[in-house]
Amino acid sequence: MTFMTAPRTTPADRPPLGLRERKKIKTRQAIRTATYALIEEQGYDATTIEQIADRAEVSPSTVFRYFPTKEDIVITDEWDPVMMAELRARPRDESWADVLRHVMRTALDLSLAEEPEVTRLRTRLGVEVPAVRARMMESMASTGRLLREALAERSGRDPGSLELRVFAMSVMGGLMEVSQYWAETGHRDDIRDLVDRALDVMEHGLPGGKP
Amino acid sequence: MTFMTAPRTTPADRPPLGLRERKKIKTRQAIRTATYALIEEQGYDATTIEQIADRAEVSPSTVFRYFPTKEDIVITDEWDPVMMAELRARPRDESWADVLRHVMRTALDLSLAEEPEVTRLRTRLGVEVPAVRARMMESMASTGRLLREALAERSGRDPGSLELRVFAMSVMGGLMEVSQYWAETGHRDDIRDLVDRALDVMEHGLPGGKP
DNA sequence: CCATTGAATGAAAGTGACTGTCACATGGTC
DNA sequence: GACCATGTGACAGTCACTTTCATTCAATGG
Repeated sequence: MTFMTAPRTTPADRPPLGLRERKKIKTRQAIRTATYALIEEQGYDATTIEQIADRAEVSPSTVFRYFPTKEDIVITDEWDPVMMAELRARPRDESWADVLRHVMRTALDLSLAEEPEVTRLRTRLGVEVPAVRARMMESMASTGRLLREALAERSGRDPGSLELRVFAMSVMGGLMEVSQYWAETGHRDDIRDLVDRALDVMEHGLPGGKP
Repeated sequence: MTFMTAPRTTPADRPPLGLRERKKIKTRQAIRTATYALIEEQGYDATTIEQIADRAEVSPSTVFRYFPTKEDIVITDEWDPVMMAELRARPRDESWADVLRHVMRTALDLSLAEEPEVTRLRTRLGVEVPAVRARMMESMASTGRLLREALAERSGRDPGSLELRVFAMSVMGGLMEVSQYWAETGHRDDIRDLVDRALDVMEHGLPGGKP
């Protein structure tokens, strides 16, 4: 889910990171922080890679070593593995809509708790900047592929079947629209409620009547 | 629907076009033809605007006057108005799935009859070239906006409501996946059958069981 | 503690999409 | 045929992104 923020807390397990690794993490974070700040100050288009590099105190080449495109600096997310784990952990007899409800709620709670402003900035840029929106949709498509793998596992279906693929992408399309709606309405609503309502629509159809 | 081809036949009504207008149409077509040919020969990335301009015998600036981006040369479509008209013409008591089935079938029949190779090339590029896919999704989103307007008219619903927006984008996401699937499987299937199956999934859920 | 090695960085030059400006030419109109 | 509006080409510029290569510095083995 491209509009959520990456977790900042490192799981305390795993061998302690070497100096090299720690530096990389700091650089990565410096680039993102610089980018967010500059965008708040000047807007997305007016912010160049060179400015970002200057403020993050790295060279432009380094920026591109960390992020393949300018849009990626804004939207990169490391949530997919978390969500996939959550997805697999849900009981097998739960309906797909309830599964997604839980997974999305967990992810959103974390994201909003960690960096609420960044989460909002991202969705806003998704509305305002076509290139960012495009990159978000790409990311949505790849999350869709993960989703269909998980759903295939759960249901024993063929993950490559048209039916499952359509289903997964259709769900992702609906969720993408939630993000757009949330930002367009000035983040007034609780996005978790919006997600619930969206999943209701996708599960039961539009409320009140078929045609 | 971004993966269809634009109609070449001009409706015989309307006042006869002046020389200027006719030239514009010819230039536009020359640019697109040159682009398709070059892409077939060399691939998308290897094809530059300068080459396209050369082959179409116009200047690079002119290419950009006709198409805002390189991707647009490939995917530009003039189908939305046609589809909207068709959409509004369908009887009011028809289910939305049947409406879309008819509209999509009409559009696909026309598109495949007019320029079958171009239709296939487009969808293939949608799979192979991320930038093209991104532009297709953008176009899909704007078709989604039109779709929700039409659905709102038909049902008397608020076109701005979250529910309708989610519904429309969810449908578009599913249809986008059909295009991807069709191209990824080498255009072996009849795309109209694929659309039917996709609409079945979106109307009734995945076949055989809920969870 | 030092030497070696491999990864990460920076500097620099290049490519190509896209923008903006301006002079020129060409179709439409009287 | 003269006037006007619109479309076009030439040109210069910006910026994202790539590639190459020399340098630096953390990691590792002795």
